[in-house]
Amino acid sequence: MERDVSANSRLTIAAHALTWIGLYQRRGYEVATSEQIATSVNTNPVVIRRLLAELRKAGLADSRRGAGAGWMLTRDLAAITLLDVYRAIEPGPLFALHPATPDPECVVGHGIGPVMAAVYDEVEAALRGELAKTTLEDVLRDVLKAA
Amino acid sequence: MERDVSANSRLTIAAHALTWIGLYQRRGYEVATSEQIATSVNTNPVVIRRLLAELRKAGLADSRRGAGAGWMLTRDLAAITLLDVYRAIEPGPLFALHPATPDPECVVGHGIGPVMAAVYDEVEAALRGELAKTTLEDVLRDVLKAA
DNA sequence: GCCGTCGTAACAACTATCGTTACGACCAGG
DNA sequence: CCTGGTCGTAACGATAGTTGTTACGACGGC
Repeated sequence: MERDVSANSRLTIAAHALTWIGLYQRRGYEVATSEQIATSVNTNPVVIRRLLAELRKAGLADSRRGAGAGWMLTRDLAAITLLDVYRAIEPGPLFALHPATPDPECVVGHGIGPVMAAVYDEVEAALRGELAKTTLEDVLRDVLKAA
Repeated sequence: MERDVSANSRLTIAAHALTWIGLYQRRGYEVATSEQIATSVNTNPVVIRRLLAELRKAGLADSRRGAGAGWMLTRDLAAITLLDVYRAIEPGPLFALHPATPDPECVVGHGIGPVMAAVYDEVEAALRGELAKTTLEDVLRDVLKAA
């Protein structure tokens, strides 16, 4: 499967960006620029802007334009869980069913779809439950503890 | 994110193939051909052979060559969990860390990697725990119940 | 008006998945 | 021994997601 070398660092980067903004604001600054965040993440500012645009749609962040522009959080780090971030970047299903509908004449082909879908639903629920346990405040605390 | 439209149906297809073989053997046949399985799954036999080759490496299935060739299970459906299948197809990590190492001068950039990795470890453990709850016998039972 | 920043489109590079064709390797049965 | 069916596997193409990059218009304090 090799789920990816070219893979899913979106949740990591989104959490990194929000945590960075949170710490920056806690130090008294009003807004953080995509350039500053990109420097910490070590990527291109456009990547940050794209990702933060999705987080803004989900209500986790907001941006200001014009001079003195930049990004800010809409609520405290303690009020944002990794599940919120996960939902904001709208990942597709973890597992997919068949690309082509299996043979309906076959007992297995006919019935296995819903059975696997039910399992996948529970797996996703477990995954979301785990992500909900951690807030960005927890992340920041652990990050500062490690330093 | 759209984890995939072109995505991960490998677990679905692997479970389908093994369940099909299991049912076929239960009906008295010794081996199933990749062509038969492919018909039920509605795909190309090569796709099935490729996937079953990985399951064979993991010890879940075996093949016989020559005339009267085909595939068989190495143990009962009840002794194979979806976690076994998941491990057999060797999915890469669910979430990746940063593609490029973040700025080590930055507190967040320096410390967030291990923190996220710890979270991801727990998430994967939860996912595996859920997959371990279901055996292919369970899958077959539910499939037959639905019919 | 200027200038810095966002907003977004467009493109390339890379990778994984899925389907397909092709062909050699293998082996039971005649 | 040879034949026919099946596996084993390489090779391609199509499709699509992610990441990085350039480019340029839109916005709005100053």
